[in-house]
Amino acid sequence: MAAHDATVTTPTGPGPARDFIRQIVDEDNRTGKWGGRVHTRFPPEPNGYLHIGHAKSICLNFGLAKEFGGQCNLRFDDTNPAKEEVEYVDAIQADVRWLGFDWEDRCFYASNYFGKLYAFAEQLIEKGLAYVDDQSQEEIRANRGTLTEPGTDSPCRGRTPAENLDLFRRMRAGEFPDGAKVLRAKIDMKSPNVVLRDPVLYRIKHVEHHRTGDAWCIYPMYDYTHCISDALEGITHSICSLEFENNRPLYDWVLDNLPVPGHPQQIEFARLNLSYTVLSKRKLIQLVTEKVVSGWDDPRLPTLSGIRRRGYTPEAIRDFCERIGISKAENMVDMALLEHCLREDLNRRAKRVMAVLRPLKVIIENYPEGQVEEIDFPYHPEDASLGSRKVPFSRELYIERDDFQENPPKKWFRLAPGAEVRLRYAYYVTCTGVVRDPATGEVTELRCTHDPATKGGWSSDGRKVKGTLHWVSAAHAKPAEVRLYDRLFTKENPSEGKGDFKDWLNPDSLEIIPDALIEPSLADFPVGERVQFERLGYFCLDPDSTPAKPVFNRSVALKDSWAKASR
RNA sequence: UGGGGCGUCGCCAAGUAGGUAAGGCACGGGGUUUUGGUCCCCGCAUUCGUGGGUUCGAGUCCUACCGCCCCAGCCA
Repeated sequence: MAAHDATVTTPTGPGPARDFIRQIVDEDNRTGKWGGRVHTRFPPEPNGYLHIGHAKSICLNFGLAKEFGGQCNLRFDDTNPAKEEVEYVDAIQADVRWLGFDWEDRCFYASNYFGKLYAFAEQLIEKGLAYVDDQSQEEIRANRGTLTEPGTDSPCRGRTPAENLDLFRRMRAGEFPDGAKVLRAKIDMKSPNVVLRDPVLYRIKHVEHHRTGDAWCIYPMYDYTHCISDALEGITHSICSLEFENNRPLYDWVLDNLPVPGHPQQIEFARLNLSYTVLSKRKLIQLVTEKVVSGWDDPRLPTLSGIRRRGYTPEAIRDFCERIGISKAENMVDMALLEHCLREDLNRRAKRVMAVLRPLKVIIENYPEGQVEEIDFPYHPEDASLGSRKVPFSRELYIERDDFQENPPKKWFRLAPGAEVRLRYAYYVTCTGVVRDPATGEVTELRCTHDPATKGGWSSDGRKVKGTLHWVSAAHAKPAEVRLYDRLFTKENPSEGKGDFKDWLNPDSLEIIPDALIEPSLADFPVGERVQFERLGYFCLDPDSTPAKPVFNRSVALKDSWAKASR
């Protein structure tokens, strides 16, 4: 090992990983390329809601700026009015804020640059680097050539700057219908890179823009707009996804040929793929408009609004984005990692409460009728600062139906005929009998006895009990609706292979339990509060909740080693 | 058959003047535990897409293959 490694942190050392982008920034700072400046931007098109894949980009761009003492802009790439809506810009802003990032006073819109963009286009024309083409869309496509054959020049390619200027001004003035003409960059119709075969810069669209109204009837294309917007904002590192690698030469061409105030470096990284879901705007939009899900914030969706409603925390998502890393390799991240990040965060902060999803009645035969004990329950076993509350205990209780088995398998810790278990923080109880439905033979009720000497859940004689069950008092429990979510798709990558991705939708992705029972203290929790139903999972009080009918979304189940062992 | 990228453990991902494969998730085993949760130990790539070559030594250099992704929107 070289001696100069002394100050370098170890691979396991603190701080964010040195992914290749951070290394580029390090190098730029070392060489003084930007004078120490680091300025990034998150540039969504407002044509849909943000999802967990965007979170990766947001964390990267805003995180990078923060780490290097720089800034990150929010910029709406709103150059295609046909697809964009204000509803989306509002939702995007709310989601970025919720994730925990702040663009301060730097929320920009590409549409704010329409005037400058237009002036730059005239300059390109004057320099003989752009021309107006009369060809139809089909002709342009045909003349572009193929991946292996060069394209052929447009008959309009030889027009003089004066002609082009006149035509372009008339395009802008609204003299031509949609599709009649376009402005094209004059680069190289024979380029092996298809992107450089005289790309379209402006198209005519007599469409109202959500911000500029009907001020324009020509709109600039992404390739022309994005690089200039970056330059105008003083961006240093323009980070985008892999599919734009082919566009980078065009990004550079535009900036090289215009008197812009700088030349940002475009850097591409691999976008996120998550198993058992889809992260393509096109597909998400389809699920929403075809009502496969209830809306953009359906808790099964990987949208930020969806997982927020599901009970995911911004902290967990940011942690996830750090853990997956940044690279240029195509990837498919295991959903289990996202769930792990959530559990880790929630385990630390969620109050533990009791709820019974599928009730089975238990009568404590030797417990006095009419007696009620208020048992003090801590809200967290390892963090007393979360406080405690009183939970009523009485002769008639409900336990989880799954916690009783009449003919238990080996290593069964829970209740069974003759078995003794602990009711959490209450008493040891022993099952002494079962009551059945005479018609179906189904067990409808359990008879138990409790050991009064085990109050609080401890036995003084040192006898141990294998299982600890959660419970609610029948007379005091309140009703609640519980929604259990599972993966949206049954296939790891529903987008792969032939066939429609919707063929892989999981029919059991949502299970509603309309009549679960919750301990009384839970009725006072605020919407959005995240709790752990002991032994069942983490839950979040849904916005649909009313005091009369609380609705809980299960954020994620607890790890279940019994389920694993019994497999 | 053109051009641009990428290939390190089941899934992510470190590795960068060539020096003898980090870490996380998942998984398996053990301990603690009033959640079969948490927590704590321990295990988990003789090998870096493949074949050659250079070298005392190669994931890192050379070379030839193979595989996967992206590009022919007046979408972004």
